[in-house]
Amino acid sequence: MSKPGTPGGQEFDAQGFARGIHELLVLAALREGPRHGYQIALDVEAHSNGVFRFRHGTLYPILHRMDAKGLIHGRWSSGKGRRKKVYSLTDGGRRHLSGEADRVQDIMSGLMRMLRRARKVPA
Amino acid sequence: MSKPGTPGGQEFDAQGFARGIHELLVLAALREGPRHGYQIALDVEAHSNGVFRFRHGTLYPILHRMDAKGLIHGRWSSGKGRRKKVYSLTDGGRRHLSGEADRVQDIMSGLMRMLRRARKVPA
DNA sequence: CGATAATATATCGGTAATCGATATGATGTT
DNA sequence: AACATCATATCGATTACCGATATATTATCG
Repeated sequence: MSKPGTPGGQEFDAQGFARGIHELLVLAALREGPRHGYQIALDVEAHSNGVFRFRHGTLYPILHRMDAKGLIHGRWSSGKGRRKKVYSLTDGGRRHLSGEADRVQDIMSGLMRMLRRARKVPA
Repeated sequence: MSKPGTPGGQEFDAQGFARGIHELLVLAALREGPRHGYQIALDVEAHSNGVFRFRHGTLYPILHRMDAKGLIHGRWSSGKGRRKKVYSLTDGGRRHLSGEADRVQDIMSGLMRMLRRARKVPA
């Protein structure tokens, strides 16, 4: 259904896509400055008008994964107050963000093109 | 992180999202007329410029699932030639398509709003 | 006419990630 | 003092995509 050497470039990988969106949301939130996990969840929920929402059983493993991948870097805040792990964007994360944002944009236009014909036409 | 009774409406369920896209692609393809599975895969790939692509280990289980859910209906073509199972949209499938297309559109705008600030600015 | 490629469907095991539940503890509020 | 909220962490169940594999039929080409 497609040779291995397809040049394509912007393919859709269903498995990686939801994961990709989550990581993108984290990166987009951190782009505005360092934040700790709980705050990231609040920011994402607020900025997306409640469309995107992190369950904490999902959030923290994602942050650990992204830290291990070098996309973000977490440090325990040394100050007083509640213990928080503050994450910042790494250079790799910044690069990843701008590249993936374009990629997702392309994939979305592809999806929209297919759905446009199918959209409910207002009477 | 959010009360159970949140009215929200258009929430993002990461688990169901990739699945939702696959089903949407099938429905969108069938909207143009009845087709058998293999043809659906070719259509989707062509209409999306190769962005979306069904692996056959993915395609057929999805078709079975959607048939069981009553979104599409498959019949073995009685004519000669290769044995094909031809699928058509059910009324439920048609309803699901127009509803979900709107929903996905909303979710996408939410995502785009968050990414817009993060997009690579052309030098 | 014999070999091969493309068409067409089906299923299974491995893998990976979300999700809900559960745990822990500090801080602020009444 | 009691309670809600903030804040992080982990585990088991579930789900479903994906590659590999199997089976058959039809078209193509030498």
